[in-house]
Amino acid sequence: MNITIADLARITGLAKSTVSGVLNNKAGFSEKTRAKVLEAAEKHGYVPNEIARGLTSKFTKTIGLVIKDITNPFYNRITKGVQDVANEHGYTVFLCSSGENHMVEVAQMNAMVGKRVDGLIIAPLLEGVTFDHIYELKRKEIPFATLGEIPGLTCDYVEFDDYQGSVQVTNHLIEYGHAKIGFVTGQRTSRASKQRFQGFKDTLFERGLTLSERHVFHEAKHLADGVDVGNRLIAMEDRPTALICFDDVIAMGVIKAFEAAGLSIPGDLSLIGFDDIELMTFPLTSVSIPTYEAGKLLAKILFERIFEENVSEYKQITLSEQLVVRSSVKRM
Amino acid sequence: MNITIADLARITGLAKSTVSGVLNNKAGFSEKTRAKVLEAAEKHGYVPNEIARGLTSKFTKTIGLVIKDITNPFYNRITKGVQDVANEHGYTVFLCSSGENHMVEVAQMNAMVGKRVDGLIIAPLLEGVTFDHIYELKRKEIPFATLGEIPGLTCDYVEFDDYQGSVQVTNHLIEYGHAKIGFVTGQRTSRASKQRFQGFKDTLFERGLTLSERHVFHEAKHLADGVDVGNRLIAMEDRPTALICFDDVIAMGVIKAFEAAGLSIPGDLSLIGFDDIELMTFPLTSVSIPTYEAGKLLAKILFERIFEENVSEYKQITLSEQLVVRSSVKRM
DNA sequence: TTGTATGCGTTATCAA
DNA sequence: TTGATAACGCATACAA
Repeated sequence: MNITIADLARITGLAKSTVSGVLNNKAGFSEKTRAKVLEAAEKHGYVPNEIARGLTSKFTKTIGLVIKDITNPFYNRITKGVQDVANEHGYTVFLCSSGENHMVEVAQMNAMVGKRVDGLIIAPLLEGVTFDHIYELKRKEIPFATLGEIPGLTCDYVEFDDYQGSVQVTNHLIEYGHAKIGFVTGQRTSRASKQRFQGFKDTLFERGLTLSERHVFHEAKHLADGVDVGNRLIAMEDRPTALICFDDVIAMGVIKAFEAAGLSIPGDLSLIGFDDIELMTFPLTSVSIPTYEAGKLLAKILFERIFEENVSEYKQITLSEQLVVRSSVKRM
Repeated sequence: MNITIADLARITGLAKSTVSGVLNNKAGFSEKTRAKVLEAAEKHGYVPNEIARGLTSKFTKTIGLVIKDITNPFYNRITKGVQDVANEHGYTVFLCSSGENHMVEVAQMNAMVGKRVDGLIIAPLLEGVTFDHIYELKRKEIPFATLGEIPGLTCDYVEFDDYQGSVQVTNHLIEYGHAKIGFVTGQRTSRASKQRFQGFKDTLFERGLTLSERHVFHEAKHLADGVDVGNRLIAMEDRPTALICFDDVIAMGVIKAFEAAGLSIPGDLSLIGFDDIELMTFPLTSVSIPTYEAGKLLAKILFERIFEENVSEYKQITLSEQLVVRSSVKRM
């Protein structure tokens, strides 16, 4: 297996503490000793056991990141932001994907706590679930930051203004002359979905428009659900003139269905998504969300809390979303 | 901070070993003691310190995964495959993205070794680099599996038949009547890119076709590079009739450039990519690569080696790639 | 059925 | 300048 400090001590004929001291660049060792230790370490490929080190030093140089779905570009970008900041600090990231399952989220969070990560970043399910596992985190004084506000808890978090993003989108459609607008919601446990839907309904109401329940499609999870929605729309007699999708991935599914059926967007349906993902050739009007920045921000806030002993104010940051107009919406 | 077994022993008035025994479900404790321990553990939110446990038990229940780029769907799928299998075994995954930088790859691999992961899965740079860090892994008898064969090393690996995939693609274009075919290579350190390019050139030669150096574009990394290639093609007088891109992301860039210029694919250029990514609305002919299966396979092979004491044969698996014909190639 | 002692690999404290 | 020893939190072997 791996060579240890004790092995090195035996090899060099020095004491463990001496070897340790040299390896950690402490002052007060002769050049001769220093060289002897370094040479032996190099020769035998010594790699310090971080896990034993973590036992004493109180820092494991590891943070945990719990997201919902690693294959979604949204969480991809957040992950990259977190990773980049973590690497700057010489930290490694435990990545877990909950698959939008509360039980899994709790289990994975506990696994990270068991591994004594120095801190945690969590993108938790936010609707229709309990938050005991997160309250517990605060009780244990484990540094953490969340994507989205946790009800009943004062903690560091970063959130997106999904309500406002949705209001922009809806107004945009109305200004383009749309009156019959449909909506595809995301997971029931997603607050983003809830707020986008609410912003949509509120704006319709303010503008004096009505929403037909038949034009609302619920709980789309994957691209395939988007395809399904698209096909149902194609078969529908009283089709809406425009559709807002919970995210770009769902919108992609709708696009695929329409293209397969030989229909056109925006000719036969105007379409808007959320996330403004880069991997999109279709000129989809969408809402840009600063996911990468959010990831970096979450990590920065977390590291501040890990390193600063003084319990400063909790950071609670709302990032705005920005409508990006392309050509998937027709003027009526 | 976190509560320990010693704390629990003090609270219950029992010995550490008793508490430990009950917590680990060992037989031979009275119901009364058992209940007392469990209750106290529950009440104080005891989570075993896996890192201390790992010091004795020789298993950290952690594996490391080093990939090249987390935002690329290719590595996304591999990561998901690895994660799924790891979770089945109750393992957590350290995820590192090397950003296609050899120094970073070495550093991150060493960090994982330092954290004493039970095993490693690596998607290393395979061309124009040294493999000392991987040889070292074998010398230390740390279980690992790689994506792609490591020169000069007998180890577990899974690879894709990129050469054959490229031959399929090239033949497809030739059968559709294309004679002037361009190619966009990926990173210089990518063996997949090298083999795809080689398969392409060999097939051209066999079919008696020639390759113009002006139609080869080198080292495309991101979507933006694809856009760049697209724009250069648009400005080119003697444009190839077809273009093979290292991967779908690059192809997306080319598509974006052509659409922005009001040109059509396949009208003005036939296009083929690799990876067959799901998040694609454009009907791009591409090569399907079983990335998710490869991730699962790599993890399965790794766990076999972690758990089996007997040094069995090394597994060396080549997965084939499959051309998926859509409508981005014009019949000439 | 429960308690004591020891070791895992490292760092820190103190003594030599 | 170097060495011996304790401590971190847990598991295990052994003793009571």
